[in-house]
Amino acid sequence: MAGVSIASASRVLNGHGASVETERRVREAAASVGYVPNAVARSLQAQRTDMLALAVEDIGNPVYVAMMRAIEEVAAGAGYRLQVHATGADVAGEVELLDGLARRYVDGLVISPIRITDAHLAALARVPTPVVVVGSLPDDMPTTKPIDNVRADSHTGVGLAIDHLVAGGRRRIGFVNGPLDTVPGAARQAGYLDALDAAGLPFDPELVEPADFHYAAGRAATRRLLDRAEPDAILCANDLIAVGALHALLAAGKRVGEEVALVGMDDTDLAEMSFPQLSSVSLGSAERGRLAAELLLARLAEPGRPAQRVTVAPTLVVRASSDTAAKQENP
Amino acid sequence: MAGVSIASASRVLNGHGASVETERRVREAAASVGYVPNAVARSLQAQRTDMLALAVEDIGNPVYVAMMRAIEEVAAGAGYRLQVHATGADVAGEVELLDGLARRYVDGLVISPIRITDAHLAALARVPTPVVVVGSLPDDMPTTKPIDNVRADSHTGVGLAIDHLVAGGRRRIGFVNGPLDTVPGAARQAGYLDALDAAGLPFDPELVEPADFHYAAGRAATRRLLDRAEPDAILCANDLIAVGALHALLAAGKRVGEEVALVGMDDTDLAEMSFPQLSSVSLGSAERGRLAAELLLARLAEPGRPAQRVTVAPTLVVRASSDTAAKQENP
DNA sequence: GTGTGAGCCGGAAACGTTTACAGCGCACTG
DNA sequence: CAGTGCGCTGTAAACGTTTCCGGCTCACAC
Repeated sequence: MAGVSIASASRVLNGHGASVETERRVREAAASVGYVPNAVARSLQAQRTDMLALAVEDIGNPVYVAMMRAIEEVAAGAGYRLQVHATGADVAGEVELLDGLARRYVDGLVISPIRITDAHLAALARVPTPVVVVGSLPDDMPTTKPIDNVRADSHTGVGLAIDHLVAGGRRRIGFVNGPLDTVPGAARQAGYLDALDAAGLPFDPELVEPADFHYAAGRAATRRLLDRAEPDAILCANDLIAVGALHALLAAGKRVGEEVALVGMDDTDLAEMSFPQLSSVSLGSAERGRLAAELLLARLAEPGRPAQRVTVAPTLVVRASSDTAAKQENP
Repeated sequence: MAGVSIASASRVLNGHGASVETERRVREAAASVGYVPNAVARSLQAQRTDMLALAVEDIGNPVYVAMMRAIEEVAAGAGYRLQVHATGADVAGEVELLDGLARRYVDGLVISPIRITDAHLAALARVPTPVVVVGSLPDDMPTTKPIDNVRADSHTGVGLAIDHLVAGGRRRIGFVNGPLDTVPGAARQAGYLDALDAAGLPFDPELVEPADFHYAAGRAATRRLLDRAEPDAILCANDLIAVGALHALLAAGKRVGEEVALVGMDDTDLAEMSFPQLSSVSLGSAERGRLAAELLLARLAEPGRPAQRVTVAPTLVVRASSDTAAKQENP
């Protein structure tokens, strides 16, 4: 240290007012010795870490990648760093993570659990740090602790897809869903049933086949579906499943987009990159990430604000895999 | 606090030996008041944060996603958390990040810069924290500061692809590369030239077309290539470009795998999911991530160890887009 | 000449831990 | 019974900052 108190040094380094002479001496000393302030000590004193966390099942899933990218962008823009956790959809692990927030190593968390259990709700109720949940929280959340919530609207999204297919003349619409005990799986199943009903189509259990939310499972499930039924369209609960379905259909010699229309969900990069290009219902993953991050920052800025619940509207992106108009023009 | 000194409390909570009576009282008090140790204070005292960082150009790029996933896995397994940074390939930003490590908010960094400049090397030389670089560091690194380095072998990888294509009877092998001023772009260009040479094929500048490492650029570049030449095979510098090329080829009415063979690089999930499935040279992105994380942990454990340089061997994964045997069997 | 306020400064406390050190009691040994 | 050593405990320092508070100097106004 060269000639001045610690307090003064701190003041000039944070621009809190010092005489020009003091400022010069501190800056010179700092530069000569290569001083860099210690972030951990600063965090301890400031009671904030300038870090956010994201917890999702699989940080390699395109949906979560899109979400993560959006979150990282708004976090970095606001001077926060982002920490990622792959939970593997393990409930105990997710609860442990939530309880771990009490250690205060991050300022806030965005979590997108694929299942939301009572254990999750209990952990959320006692969490000392802002958390925003991406995915549907029950309506009767205890209002004591405000938990912000951003949702996709799978139900409406499935409706968009079914309406589009029906408008294209499709009547036997298959559905390859993810596990029914997951939040998105359950919502999409309900959406499928309701949309069929609204369109006046009968529900045929032969036409629905469960899978996991992955490529291989989607491919296998579609193969099973084709073995026992003749759908003229297939809706898939996500794009990975849809690409699997695409392969199964092509392998079975089906002309996709003509004989069988195909629609995925999430509108990931995959949809544009597959061939034929895949129609897909965008549930706004990037948008949800962006909103989640913004809600988190807003709560950090104003802890007392009322809990927000925002849901992003789905949109249908029509491409060749279900583009009936193109089919009619170019048979 | 219930009846015992802070030191004793710390000791029982860390299992450092205390009488059963003290232990009972501390645990009871902790449970009753819901005590959770503060990670920041612990970090300040321990001089470690139990956190690693990963910095890549774009955390959405499938190559980096695979890398990140592997790193997160080994980090989490060793009790470390992972922080991610999207650098946008901005040199100033990357240097700033490196210099920021002096703030000690992470214990170590894995960085994969797409270009490695003198500014990078200078920053690496003064960095106070372990860093492992994924990508090729120059051979004459100053040995004072040991920087671990894991590399792909693009040069050999390109050779594998060319040899495979030549073995399949291809003679006019196009090449859609990424920017030549990037580390991978330069290496792949050199590999292409050397492999042609080794195979006794002439170099025809008409057959090579630069692009960016992305889908749309790959598609556009391939279109340009097809407009002026008639390749019987195309090698692409990564899978995103290759999928773009695939679309351009299909749109031009080419039978991919027969008329024109197509090979990508990186062997991302995309390769398996495109149709026809894409042959691709695996450069081991997940493996490189895993190794990088392990090197980092090893250096954290033993800071003085000599700098390691490991390179992972490429492998060629042949699929339908270049499977000449299949073509000959099923003309 | 005295009082007042502004500007700057240093001392010290605080953030929440871990750990070196010394002291204490006790059992065991010779 | 004295000596030795062990197991446990509390005190206090340390990690590296920021900030509160009181004191000093100085200019200015009355």
